[in-house]
Amino acid sequence: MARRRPSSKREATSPPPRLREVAIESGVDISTASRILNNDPAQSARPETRERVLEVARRLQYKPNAAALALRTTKTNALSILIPSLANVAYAEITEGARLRAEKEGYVLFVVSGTSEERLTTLSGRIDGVLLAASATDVGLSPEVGTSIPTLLLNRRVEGPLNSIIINDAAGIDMLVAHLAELGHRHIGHIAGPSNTDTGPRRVDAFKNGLRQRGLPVRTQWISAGEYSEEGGYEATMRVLDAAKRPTALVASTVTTAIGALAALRDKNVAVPDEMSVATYDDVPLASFVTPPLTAVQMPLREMGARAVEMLLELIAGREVSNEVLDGTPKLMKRSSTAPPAQ
Amino acid sequence: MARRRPSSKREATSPPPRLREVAIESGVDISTASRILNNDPAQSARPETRERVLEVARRLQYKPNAAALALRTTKTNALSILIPSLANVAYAEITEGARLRAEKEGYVLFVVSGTSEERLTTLSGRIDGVLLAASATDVGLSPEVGTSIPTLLLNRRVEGPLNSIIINDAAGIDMLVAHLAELGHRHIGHIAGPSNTDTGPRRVDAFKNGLRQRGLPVRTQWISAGEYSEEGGYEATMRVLDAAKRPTALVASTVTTAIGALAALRDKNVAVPDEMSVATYDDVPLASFVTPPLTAVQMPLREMGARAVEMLLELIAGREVSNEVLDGTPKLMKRSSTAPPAQ
DNA sequence: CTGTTAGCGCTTTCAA
DNA sequence: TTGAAAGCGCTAACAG
Repeated sequence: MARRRPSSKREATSPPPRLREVAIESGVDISTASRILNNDPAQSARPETRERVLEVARRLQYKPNAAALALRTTKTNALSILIPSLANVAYAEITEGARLRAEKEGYVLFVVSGTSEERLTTLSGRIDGVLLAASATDVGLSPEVGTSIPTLLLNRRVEGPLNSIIINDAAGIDMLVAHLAELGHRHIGHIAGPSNTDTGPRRVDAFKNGLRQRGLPVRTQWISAGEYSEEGGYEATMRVLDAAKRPTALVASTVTTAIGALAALRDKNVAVPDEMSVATYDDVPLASFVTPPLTAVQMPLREMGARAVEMLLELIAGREVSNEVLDGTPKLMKRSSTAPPAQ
Repeated sequence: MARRRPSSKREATSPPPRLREVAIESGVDISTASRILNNDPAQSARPETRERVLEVARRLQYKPNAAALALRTTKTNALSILIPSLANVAYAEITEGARLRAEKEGYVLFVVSGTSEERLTTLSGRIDGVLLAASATDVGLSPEVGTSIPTLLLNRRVEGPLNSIIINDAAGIDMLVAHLAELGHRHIGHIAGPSNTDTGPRRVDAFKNGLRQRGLPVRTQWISAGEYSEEGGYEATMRVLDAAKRPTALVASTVTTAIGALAALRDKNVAVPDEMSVATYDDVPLASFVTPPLTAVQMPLREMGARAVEMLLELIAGREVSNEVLDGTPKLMKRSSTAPPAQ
């Protein structure tokens, strides 16, 4: 149903209607119009006055001026989420969950990439609160962070007063290890994220625990960290493959690193899953389309986004929140990148 | 260099300093302080007064209140880019280019996903201009779009008064066709984007032209459209493979669809590149890590983002701009997904 | 039930 | 070189 705009020249940007216009046009005072439009519960207006104002506002397409509103009420009805890079698909999911929740509450969600925390200061006055998504932990949060604006750390914990929400990475990683162990693997390696992230070491710990709990050997040579990128995964995997003895299975900390791992295995002529199984944390559509399709755990990313917004809104309302570890159960998607080890 | 915040409770959000505080503290009038802080060229201040004000402002960490500024000046120093989905990596690049340019000009760039144009109205008063990235062309832009706020269409053209910037898709597609033709392919198919996008049909046209110019046959059965997703690419490719006669090479309209194509070829036991070459429009790191690594054209995505911001700024300044087709030369990345056709 | 008034924090004439 | 005053568009006491 291709609707076409008329190709006639659109009239020059005309100034949007002000509340004052609406008031005059309806023959009431501006304050009355304001009350009616805002459904002020404390006051009542005569139905007919009410109708008239509402009608005029609709006809004029009145929209309150955001700047004036913000100045007057010190509320912007906007939130923002700071993420290190838009290229990270996991954040796309988280953000989508957050956006939906925010909109339901009448907020716009602005995503800002590049996460240098200086950006935070430029945000002040434009938004009511900010979700600070994980970035390098060795950068440090300046003490001002969270001072000027309600802030919630996302996917990252830091000692101090800042509240946070993280996902239960351990559950996901453990599910992966369990799956591989069940298949009969006893020699499992881990392609980890960088040690200067919050998630990287957390997943490493979970991985080690998973092994120990099942009486499997923990070999540091089989745990190799790299950037959260294909390249990072590739290099980390290469290092594992150079070990004197190779594991028979790998747990990747991210789909991106898993794809790097697959490339490394291909270059080293190691067949997946015949000679090496690969399972990955996080599931995105891409995971099921690479060759071989990747066994993955699907984490409740959207839920995390949604929950983060809820918590942030609490913070904005001045209420206390406690740090949360989101505990939706991960879902294991078994695909052909994992199989029993070769004899 | 792990800086640690003291774990002491951070003092309760204290109200940020106002201009008035700065003025009082420096013993000048608020208007004087304003002029000095803004470097008002029309006025001169005594160096010592100047110093004093500047020093106090620094010490107090004075930041003008964004809402007040916006109300007073009707400028927000914020731009926004509306994109259909954050999961699209191409937009990550475009956005990065735009962000850098915007910041250089003193603007914040907010990305907003979900592109229903209604969102535009909620943006008014919060930003000075908006980059409207491609979405389905059959949705139609309501006549109000661009009326209340300077707007530039990105990667999409539409008849009417709205300005636009697009990339020279044709050049990229043609480069791909040229490469395949050079390898000796005479039977080339195209995994296209949806027909209700601006880019989809544009690339199809470029593809057909490329074939014709080289005297190669254009077979509609070999041109198959699907969503811009792995799944879409997969299905479209399946349709081509069901044709009575198969091509020997495929041009994919996007890395995502190319990956879907690779999966389809694998499932149909068609070896790449031995039995089928695959080349794709757009290059992202992922392209070189899949198996086999994808031959791709790298388009000047960041440049497009940057240029788009420049144009938008012109629009905001009230100047006219003409529609642009960004013409940075694409770069062909030859990788192992393409090879001469089998005899 | 509705109007008057003050003021959010800032810039910008206009005077001094 | 600086201060006084007005006002951006809106909401929220406070009167009436």
